[in-house]
Amino acid sequence: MSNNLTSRKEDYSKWYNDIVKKAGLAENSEVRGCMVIKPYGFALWENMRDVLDRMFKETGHQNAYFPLFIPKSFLSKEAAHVEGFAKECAVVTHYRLKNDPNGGGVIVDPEAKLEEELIVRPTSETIIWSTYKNWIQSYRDLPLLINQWANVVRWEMRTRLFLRTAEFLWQEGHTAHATKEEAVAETEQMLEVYAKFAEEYMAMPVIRGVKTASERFAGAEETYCIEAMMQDGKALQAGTSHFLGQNFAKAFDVKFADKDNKMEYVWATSWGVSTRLIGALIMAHSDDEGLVMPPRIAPLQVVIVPIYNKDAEARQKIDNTAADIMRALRAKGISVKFDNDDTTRPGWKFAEHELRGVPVRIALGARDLENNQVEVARRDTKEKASYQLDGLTDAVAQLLDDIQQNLYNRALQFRAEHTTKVDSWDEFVKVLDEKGGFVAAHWDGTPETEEQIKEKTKATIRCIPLNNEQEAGVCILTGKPSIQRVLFARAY
RNA sequence: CGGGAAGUAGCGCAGGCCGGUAGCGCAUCUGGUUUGGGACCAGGGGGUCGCAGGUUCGAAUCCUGUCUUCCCGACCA
Repeated sequence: MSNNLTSRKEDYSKWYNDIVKKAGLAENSEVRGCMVIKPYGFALWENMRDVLDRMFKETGHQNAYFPLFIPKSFLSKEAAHVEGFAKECAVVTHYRLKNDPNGGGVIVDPEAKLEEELIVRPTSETIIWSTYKNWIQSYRDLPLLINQWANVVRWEMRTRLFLRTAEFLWQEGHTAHATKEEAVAETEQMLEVYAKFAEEYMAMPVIRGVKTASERFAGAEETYCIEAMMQDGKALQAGTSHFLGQNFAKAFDVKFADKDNKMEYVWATSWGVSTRLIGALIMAHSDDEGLVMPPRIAPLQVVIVPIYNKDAEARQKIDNTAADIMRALRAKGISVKFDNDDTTRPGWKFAEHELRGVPVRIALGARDLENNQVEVARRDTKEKASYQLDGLTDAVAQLLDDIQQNLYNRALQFRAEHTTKVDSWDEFVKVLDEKGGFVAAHWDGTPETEEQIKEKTKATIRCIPLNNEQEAGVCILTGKPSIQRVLFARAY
């Protein structure tokens, strides 16, 4: 059996690219740095989106939509913010084309220059806060809890499908609060929503933490994050939630009258996850045979593959049984497809659905039906077993739960095995080079040391875990005193 | 944006030094036989060789430019 997939061991990057393309998730487009998300990949995104959207609404948020274009002057109102994004912005300078008088197709009409250039949003804080100014007058208007699903553009120099593309899809929540405490609570609540989504739906354990000052979002007071570990031992930031303090309120003059009729600046948060989660999902679970989808987020949970022979009567019986199974599974809310395409043979279908990561495969042929059973294969372990038709629906539902749990446990164990406490510089470098993963080490708390460690090892501080154990020690680089270990890793 | 590699049929590649009517495998189409881990036989179709210039009687091949992708650096969700 050969699926022409590069193995993880051989070349991890190539394996990742092969999976994305061959499983039909996405492909590179004609536009530099941009991808086409194909139907299977988009179905996955839709599932993620639907679950998250429900979670946002359960926590009191509403969706809205703000413009793709941001006047250039808006971006410069918050100093740290513009500093952070200026280097990767696409800029609209003209609004019209015309025929090239020299006959070379169309050219930008030099007469149609915009008075003020428009920035294609790299994130929407500025346009949103300039709007919120008009929406907020009194404490009665607070909290303002808005989310938007949108595309954003960051002109990246080096791109990788899903992990880093010039344009990507995401959601960005933007909230305004009367007090600092409330805004911090919102930031933490949304981080927990992300963590829950990653762990319970994507079966991907994450570390909840806060970023150091140098890794902080441009314009934030504090950036909270969830960090996941990929199978090559590299870390991946899977979601962020920012406490923005009053920075944007001050930059855009967003004040409210409190109960004592005093004018106060509002407190803000923003939080987002993107199609990058798809990259995380792939690298957390998939194997050399292809994708492995966690059942709770899989576009397709069960596929039924018929094994026909020449006997037309048996064929009819297979079709009938498959229809019965499908009806019963669907009644339980399980997505299922009967792959009765007559142009490919069973072996082809097995390999194809493994490549696409369908969690459960049910095969049925004449031989099974004689015994009132089907063959059930699970994608995570590749185990096959015969199941009685009687009680099959419940058994499959149970199996999907088992797979979900097994994927989580497997990833959790991998992370545990690849998290190392280190107390010396030599050991630090050695672990990073030979083992990878998270390295828990003491750091003196200064950006200078952090920067030096990054230069020497390419490892960054992924986060300071929430509720981190306080433990006196000395910095692995400088030997200065430290109060706690932080998590280092090489990262995507 | 610097250093390296590559772009030839839907996919994977050969041909290129040494210029002379574009080839292989898979896929696809037709017919038939098949179906429990990527079936077999026979016949057929499909390419302005990434794009634009140049050299030449003649360019996939030589030259120049340009675009895109991949790998390695600087930057980032």
